[in-house]
Amino acid sequence: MHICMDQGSHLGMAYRLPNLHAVPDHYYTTSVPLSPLQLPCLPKLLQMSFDQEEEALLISSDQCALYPLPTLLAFSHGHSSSATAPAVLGEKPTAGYMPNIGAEEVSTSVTTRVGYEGAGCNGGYSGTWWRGSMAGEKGKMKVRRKMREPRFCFQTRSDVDVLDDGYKWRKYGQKVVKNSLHPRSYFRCTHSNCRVKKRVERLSTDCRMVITTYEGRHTHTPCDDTSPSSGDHHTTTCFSSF
DNA sequence: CGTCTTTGACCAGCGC
DNA sequence: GCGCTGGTCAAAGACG
Repeated sequence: MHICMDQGSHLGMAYRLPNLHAVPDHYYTTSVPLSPLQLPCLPKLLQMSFDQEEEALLISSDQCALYPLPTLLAFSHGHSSSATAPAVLGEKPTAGYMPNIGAEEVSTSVTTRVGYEGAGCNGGYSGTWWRGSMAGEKGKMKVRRKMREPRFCFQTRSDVDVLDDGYKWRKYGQKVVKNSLHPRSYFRCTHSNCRVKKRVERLSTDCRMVITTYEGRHTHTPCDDTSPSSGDHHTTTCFSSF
């Protein structure tokens, strides 16, 4: 699946990037802004990757409102009939919450051609998935064997590093990465038997842009992570409504 | 006291 | 094989 929503993606523009393999594609398009959560900025969905295959979904916009990724998938699943729902023009995926999307749900067999042309998409981010994505393009770099969990990467403009996505995370590492002025933080879902991880880092070229990469699938709902005393009820409500 | 963050060390993948 | 780099571990400290 290769989807690129350029400037004005909220206007319903969606087009397919060149694909080297003849495989079914999924198309998403948003006609108007979705209901934002409390996250501070519209995320730019940079890439989805599954197993050793890569999927690209690029969404860029200058709008400064947040569209939760789960919304895209929930709407695509037919959870909304309003005009705000993104239409699925291709095959119909069956994913629910964003971090839960899995290979068997939306994956197709493709080779990556990621269009790092939009603002921020080429902002110096050089994570592992990026290297993996380059494998398909240059045919030299090998896909890392460790990349087996479904990944979901998006970009937001925010002053805070950790965006509240409804799940509870524990930080287990921080690393200064090459070609980045800002350290990358590593988080793990605190829910037992849930091995979802996420990485958070800021663009070196724009310190306000936060790149969040989810890896794996949650085995629970966000509600399971939110204790009555410490949880963000607004967040829980928003995510549960999808 | 339990939980979480910090941070240096260690390990594995990858390119040369 | 070696060095670089990213990802993870785990001990120590901070905090409520």
